[in-house]
Formats: sequence, structure tokens, C-alpha cells
Amino acid sequence: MSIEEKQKPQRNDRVTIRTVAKHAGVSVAAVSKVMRNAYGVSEALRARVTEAIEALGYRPSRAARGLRGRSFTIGVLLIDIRNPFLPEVIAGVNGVLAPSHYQAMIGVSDARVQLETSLIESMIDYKMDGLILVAPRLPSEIIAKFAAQIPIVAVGYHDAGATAFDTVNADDQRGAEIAVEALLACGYRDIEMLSLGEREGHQVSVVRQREIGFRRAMQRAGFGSSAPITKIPIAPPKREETMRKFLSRKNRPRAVFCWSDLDAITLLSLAMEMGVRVPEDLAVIGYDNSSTAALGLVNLASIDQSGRELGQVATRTLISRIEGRIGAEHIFQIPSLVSRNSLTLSNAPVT
Amino acid sequence: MSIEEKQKPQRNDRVTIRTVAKHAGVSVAAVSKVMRNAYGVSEALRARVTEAIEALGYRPSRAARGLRGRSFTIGVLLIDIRNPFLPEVIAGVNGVLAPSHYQAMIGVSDARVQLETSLIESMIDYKMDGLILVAPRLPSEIIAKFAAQIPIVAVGYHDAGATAFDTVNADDQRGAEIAVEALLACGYRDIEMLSLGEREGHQVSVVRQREIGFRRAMQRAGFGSSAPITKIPIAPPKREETMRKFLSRKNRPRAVFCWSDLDAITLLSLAMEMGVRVPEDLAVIGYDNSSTAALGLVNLASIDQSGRELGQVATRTLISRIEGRIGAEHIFQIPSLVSRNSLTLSNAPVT
DNA sequence: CGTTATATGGAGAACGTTCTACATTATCGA
DNA sequence: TCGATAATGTAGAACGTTCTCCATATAACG
Repeated sequence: MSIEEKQKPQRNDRVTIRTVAKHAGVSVAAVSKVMRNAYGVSEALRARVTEAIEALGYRPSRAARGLRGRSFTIGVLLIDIRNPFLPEVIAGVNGVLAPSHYQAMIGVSDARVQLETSLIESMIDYKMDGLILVAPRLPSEIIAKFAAQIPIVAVGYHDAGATAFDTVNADDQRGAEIAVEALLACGYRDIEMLSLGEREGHQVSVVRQREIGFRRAMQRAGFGSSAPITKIPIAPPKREETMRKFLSRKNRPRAVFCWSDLDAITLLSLAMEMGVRVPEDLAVIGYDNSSTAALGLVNLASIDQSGRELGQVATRTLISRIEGRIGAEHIFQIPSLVSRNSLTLSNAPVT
Repeated sequence: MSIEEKQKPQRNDRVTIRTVAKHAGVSVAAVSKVMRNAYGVSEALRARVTEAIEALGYRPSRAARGLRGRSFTIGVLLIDIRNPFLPEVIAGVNGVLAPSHYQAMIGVSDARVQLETSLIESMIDYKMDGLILVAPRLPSEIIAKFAAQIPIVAVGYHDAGATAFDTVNADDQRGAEIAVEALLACGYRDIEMLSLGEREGHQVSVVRQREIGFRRAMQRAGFGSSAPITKIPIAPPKREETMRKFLSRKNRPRAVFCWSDLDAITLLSLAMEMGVRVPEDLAVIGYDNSSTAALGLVNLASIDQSGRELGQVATRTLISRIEGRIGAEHIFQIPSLVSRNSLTLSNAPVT
């Protein structure tokens, strides 16, 4: 009635926690407590608030949440979106997250360290609750520095010595050994590995681990400690060229282990073009067991490391860390062999 | 010296806008202005602030930004991460965004409407500046409802009548026509289309558009208005089964147009297994010109719609809308034919 | 009954920005 | 020299949560 009939403009129609509180006839704090199901809430209160939330269709603002507390979002950083192995990891992450109140937001770094850094920083600035880095390029110390600000799990990053963050990996050394053992079991002796170009990937990358496994298995089989490895550049023009050179080499090996299906499949294609028969002239085994490898047209034997499972495990590990675990965990999974025609025509189970 | 020697705990080492302001000896508002390069900043001030930002390594909190104003983030919603066409779109988006101060955050809906909705809501709740929806499943009215809250550009969603949001598409009708014309030019007359199962995709989806284009081109060529279309279910067990049935049909057509490379490639694989020669017994043309199609091993003719370009255009359109444009834009791109061996062995340029 | 423990709800200060409204100073005609 | 206009900088109120204290009510215990 008095002059202060302000009647706040209220032109903003957004339903906030205050609207809910008013509607339920309780305090803002009470609503917040119910949302986070924190301690000190009676059944009656919870019911009233829940009903109000329902009735108003209230959704908490993630931005505001992030400013003060948790945002219930976890960030996933992908090095590359083209490699068909990575989507599998995402599927695993989403699968675990679906029933929870967490959500995944994905950033793609396109293998550029610059972008990778700024994406991680952004995710921290969003106050995300945790990060899953898939095959990051950053050196361990940098990741550790970030890990001081946000829980981090690295996937496909072999650094079992890390204390600041967790790692989840397929045992890439073992995977390479399994590949070599499969080739040996088929009777091949003259074996070479096709790996990734020098400049790509550091010591902790999966590629280097597979090289180590390859060399160890070869040595164990009595071929000395420096079994031959050919490096394939990643850039398109040089890439095919190097493969063609490999295929037309006089002393081309009888069997080849490729660090990834992506390369193995291109190799298969070039081999066909150049009249090199697989597996009669050259046996090929890849890595990742991608869906393309399974195509009848391709029929590429491969090491399966279940990206989906990796994603699931990484997510669970991250959540446990978010919820308070301290002390780093380093988890390994054992990959398995999927035998197909590129290994041997009989395609009989190996080993 | 007095009792109020509070000396604020200051255990928080985060560099905020306040830290910068203090360091530069200016107000908080001044720093904010420089950050957003708003009106009313002298060169001297800008220099001082910029220097302080540099020196302190200051990064604005995205969470706080989102709470008050713009967050300089745009959300991208992918229906599926497995389809190799979609990563191309992302690449396009990232390419345009890289030099700007915007960043992309990606959500994957796995083709589930439920998840798609909640992901969009999350992005709104994050106060993202705009959304790019790639091949969304949601009906137009729902998208329009969301568009009232945030600028939206839909890619791969044919709704030129939408007034609330923009659309960016390849002309899928025209693409299908081009495919049919290519098959006709090779002399094939008995042509069928392999499309996506009934339940997937609404009228505005790319699939249905391609069906329309297919039928129109066939009609134009004098084959009546109801050229045959076989629907392939999306789920793995039924999917292959239906394709096998198609391949072993008595009245199998001489040529087939597949709505996507993904299906076309599986078809190629099954054909090989079943001894159906391509293109001698069956010519195949796909859609998307995915990298797999280009493999020598696969050699699938395909319609190229440049996902990268789609992503670029969508991003530019979104930004222009964020920056104030009103009134919907509906952009079309013309796809092109990439001829390969699955079309004809001679592989001569068609038309 | 008095005392202490426990459960429940609320007040209100953060969190780190943006942005409106205002204060001050410089510039410019006339 | 005076006013008007433009340019530059600042104070301080949002924004929508979370979360630490507090206040009260109830239960438990001797």
C-alpha cells in the first residue's frame, strides 16, 4: 500500500531455486539440500520439495552450480575423432554415466598440444568435476600440474609412476606380444612391425609400448633384441608413399604387425592395388579390432582392447576419485586376439 | 596494528579478475571491459590490463561468465559418434572456431531422444552461447521451444519452414537425384534404394529427403512415381539379415543406391561373401564419401556432401545469429558425385 | 526435570563474472 | 569562458547456486 510497492519487475521467467523454495514454502537452503541429497532432510520436506520441482519443471543452472560447488559434469578430451577406436571409449563413458546424475562433455583436440591445453583449462574453468583424457599428448608433469586442480584419469597413457592422476590402459606391451605370438604360431618367422612416425607420440604413448612388446616377443622367440620396425608418417602424402615403398621392398617380410587398424587397413588396400596377396604373400595383423576390420571385405585379424570397457573403467575410477579416494590407481586390461583371414586363410584358432 | 588485523585467509590461490585489477591498479569493471573489448577503454588502460593478465596468467572462469553473461562456448550435439560422417562436421566447426575466442563442447546423444533432450537442457543450463544440433531426432516444435532460450542451428534437419532456428543442409534430394542420374548414365535401368528402417528418422531427416529425391529422379526417368525402396533396420542382427535377403532375392535389381556409406559398405562385404560381384552383378552407390569408401579395398562410389563444409557454414551461421541477426536462414549446399569401381569398372567420369 | 545429544530447517555469505548507472575528466564550439 | 558533448573509468548490484554456521525442536538419559 505504501510507496514501496515495488513489485519487482520479475520479467525473468526462469524457474530458479528460489521459485521452487517459494512454491514449496521452504527455504532456498532446504531445496539445495534436497537436490544434493545432503544430510538433515526429513521425508516430509523431501517430498514437498520434490513435488515442487516436478510441478515447476525446475532444472538447476549448471553455470551457477559450477561457480559455487560441483557441476556434475565430467569432461572428456579426445585427441582425435577420426580414429574409430575413440568413439568406443565414449560409448563406455556414456554408459556408466547414464544412470548417474553426471553428464559428459567432450572436447576434441585434433592432436594439437596448444588446443589440448586450452581445452583442459576451459574444462577446469567450467569447474567440471573431473577429466578423462584419452591418449593425451601432454607431458606427464603438465598433466600432474592440472591434476592438482581437478581429478584426472588418463586413458591410453602409460605412466604407472604418476602419483597425481590415475591411468587406465590396455596392456599394450602384452597386446603386441600376443600379436607376435599369433604370427609365430602360424609359422611366420620373418616379422616386421609398422609403427607410427618418429615425431608422434612420446615414450608413454601406446605406440611406443607396442613397440616394446613387439621387440620383447621377438627377442623371446630368438630373433635378437632389435627386430625391425618401420615408421609410418601420419600425414597423408608421405603415409601412403612409405607404405608402398614397404610393400615393394625386395626384402619385404613375410608377416607384419601394424600398430593400429587404421594403418593396417590402408596397407591392405595398397597391397591389393599392388598385387601383393594377403595372407599368401604377406600376413597382416592390426590393433583395435575396429568395426571396419570385421567387415568381410577387409577381414583383418586384430588385437581387441575393448575401448568401451576402457571407457567404463576410466569413468568408474574417476568417480571414485571425485568422491574422495586419494592415491593414484593404475589399471591394466589384457587385450585379446581376434583371428581373421589376413592372418591365415584357414583362420583356425591360433595357439 | 588494531584488532581487525584480519589478513583474510587468502588460502585460495586462484587468479581472479580481482587479482588482475589489483595488480594493474584499476577497477574490476575495467578489466572486464578489456576482456570483452567493450566500449570505453583507452589504449593505456588496455595495455596495463593486458600486461597484468599476461603476467598473472589469468583465465576468466567460464562458470562465472556463464552465470552473468556469455560463456563463449558453443555446444555441439551429435546424434551418434560412430558414423564417420559426423567427425567431419566437428572438424569444420573446430576449424572456424579455432581463431575466435569461442570453444566447442560436444555432447553425444546416441540417438536417444531422452538423452538428446537432457543434453540440450544441460547446454542451456551452462548458458552456452549457441547450439549446433547435428541430425537431431527431436520434432521441430520442441527444437523451436529450445530455440526461444538459445540460438540454434540444425544441421541435417530439413525444415525450411522453421522460423525459430536456422538450418544448414546438403541438398539431400538433389544428392539422391545425382546418384540415380549416375546409375542411369551407366546404363542401369533396374534400380532400387536401400534406406533406413521405418521407425528411424522423421519426415525432416536426411534419409527421407534422399528417398524423395530418389523417387523423383526415377519418375523423371520414366519409372513411375513409386520406385522400390527397401528399408534396412538399424539393429545389428536384423540388419545383416535383411541385406542378405535383398542380395539373394530372385528379382534383385541391377543397381542399388544406399542412403549411407555405412550400409553400402556392409552390403559390399556381404555381397562378396555371397558371391555377388560388384559392379558386374550389382552396381552400388553410397552416400557421404567416407574415408572407408575411398579405400582401394572398398572402392565405393559415393555422393560427397562435405561434412566439413557443413560444419563450417553452420558455425558461421550460428555466430551471426549469436551476434544479433534475427530471422531464420536456411542454407543448402549441393553435393557431388565421386565415381569409383562399385559404379562401373571403367570408372570413367560420368555425365 | 534438567541436561545433553541429535535431527531438522534456515540465514546469509561466498563464488567470479557482467553490466547498468553514474562520476569524472577531456574536448569542442560558440 | 561557458556550457554541451564525448570519452573514460568505477561502484555495486545482479546472476543462481552451495555450504557453513546457527537456531530451534525433539529425543534420550540420568
